[in-house]
Amino acid sequence: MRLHIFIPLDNRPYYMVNNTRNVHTPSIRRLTRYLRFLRAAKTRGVTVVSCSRIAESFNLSPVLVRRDLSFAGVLAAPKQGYRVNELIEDIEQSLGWDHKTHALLVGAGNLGSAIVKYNGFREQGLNIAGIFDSDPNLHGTLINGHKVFSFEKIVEYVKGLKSEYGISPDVGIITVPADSAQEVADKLIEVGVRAIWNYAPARLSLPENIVCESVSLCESFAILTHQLQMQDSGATFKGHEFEFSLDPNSTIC
Amino acid sequence: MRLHIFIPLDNRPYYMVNNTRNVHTPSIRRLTRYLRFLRAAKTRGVTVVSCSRIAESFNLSPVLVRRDLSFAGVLAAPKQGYRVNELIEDIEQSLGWDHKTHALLVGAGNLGSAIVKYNGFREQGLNIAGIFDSDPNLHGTLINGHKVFSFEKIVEYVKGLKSEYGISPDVGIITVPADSAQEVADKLIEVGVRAIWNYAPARLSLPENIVCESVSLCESFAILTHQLQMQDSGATFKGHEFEFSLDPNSTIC
DNA sequence: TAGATTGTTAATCGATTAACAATC
DNA sequence: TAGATTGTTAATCGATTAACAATC
Repeated sequence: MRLHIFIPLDNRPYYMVNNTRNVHTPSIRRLTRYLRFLRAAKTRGVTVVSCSRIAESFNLSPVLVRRDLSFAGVLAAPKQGYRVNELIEDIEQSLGWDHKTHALLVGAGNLGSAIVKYNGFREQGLNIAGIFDSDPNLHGTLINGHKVFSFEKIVEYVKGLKSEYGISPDVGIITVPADSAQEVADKLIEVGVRAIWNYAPARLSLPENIVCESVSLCESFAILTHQLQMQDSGATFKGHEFEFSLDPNSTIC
Repeated sequence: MRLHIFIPLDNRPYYMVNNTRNVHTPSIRRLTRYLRFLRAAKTRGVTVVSCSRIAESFNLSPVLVRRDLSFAGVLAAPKQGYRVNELIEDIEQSLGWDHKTHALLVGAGNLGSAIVKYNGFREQGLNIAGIFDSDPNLHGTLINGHKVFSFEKIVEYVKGLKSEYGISPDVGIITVPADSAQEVADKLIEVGVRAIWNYAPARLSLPENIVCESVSLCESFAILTHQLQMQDSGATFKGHEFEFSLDPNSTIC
């Protein structure tokens, strides 16, 4: 069934937000954590769980968990808690983890190898459909059972994938150095991926319709060092009282 | 000079926020990108740059860039743009990248190796002061010139670091599987690190005073697949008009 | 002075929390 | 019914943007 509905955006009812699955990023991040928790609970034989229990184990407010779950499309839950099995399925579905996601990985260095070897991704539906590198020394070597191919042959390889297996990869994973990232991205889009998962510390210019998610380890490192910096500096926070050092040349007083 | 100042938090003046360096996370992430841009500009011989120029290259609003820079403590900039050299130094300082950060890395697999080998981190001040793994086959092997040691010998190793080189590592990097992450974290805290950089998909319980920054590749993957999901689903957004598919069993109408 | 720029306050937008109604 | 729970609206908190003043 397919509907066209016209609603004033500013006064959109709650369930509509649900139905359009307009989930925001912080919610998605948390949903993956709930999923991990729920899968562990399932193996322990737990069949029903309350949002307070989930919230507790992540130091979150129960309301936030409820909201996240409702964003994920978990409606009509019984009033004595959520059923673990259903919840797992609903979250998986809302994340797009209920079906295979075929990906091409370019850059067979340590980072690329780590991604290929990590079983966690496979459990979330990631299928590495091809690995490529420009280094001839790597061509033909195996990573977790997958052969590494020449990056130059990617077009032809993907044609083969489509004709022989009916697979057209949706995701391109970039684990090459920053200076070749754009070039790789362009080629990946050329062979038809709709999304780029970028591990290179580079800003990519991509067509509007291409989804891009970047993992920036440097940004993460910055958050870490900045927090250490905060601890080191005299700046302390006690109620309303500040204690801090001033540069002697400072004009602020 | 060291001051104690008492200010009502709700009505804190702008420059005070500056001085306490209470920078928020999104700002820090962006500052690393500005830094990359500025370093590249510097090598091209650019000496002065306006915030609009920076903003433009990242598709951000110039005001946001100005605010970020002001958070980073860049005050008293001339009115014809920021001086590139000063700006780089100020950002590096505000991120804590103006001095060495000594780290112990536990888990010498592909991910750990990728971190050790990536020169980008070294440029931001990261010094790998020791690599450890529980796998005896790895003991004594070299990663980028660093020897891998037995995890069991970490206490003794760190003692040696302190006595011989006067180095006490502040950061512990965890690149082990999820099920041993907590154990590794406990040991790292025991040997005196003040911050944990966690790459394992596990929630760690840590003392309050320990800084923790987690890199969750699964969360990133979820954001990617969810966005693909959004594209796939019939849900489209045209002005105020929705088009979406309804489950035939749905009670919503 | 005009133009280009920075810096600050106020307004908006987005995400989380508080309060409470509804249900089993 | 009382207790435990979910689901929703309103309020708060945080981050970004708009508007504008100030400066070279």
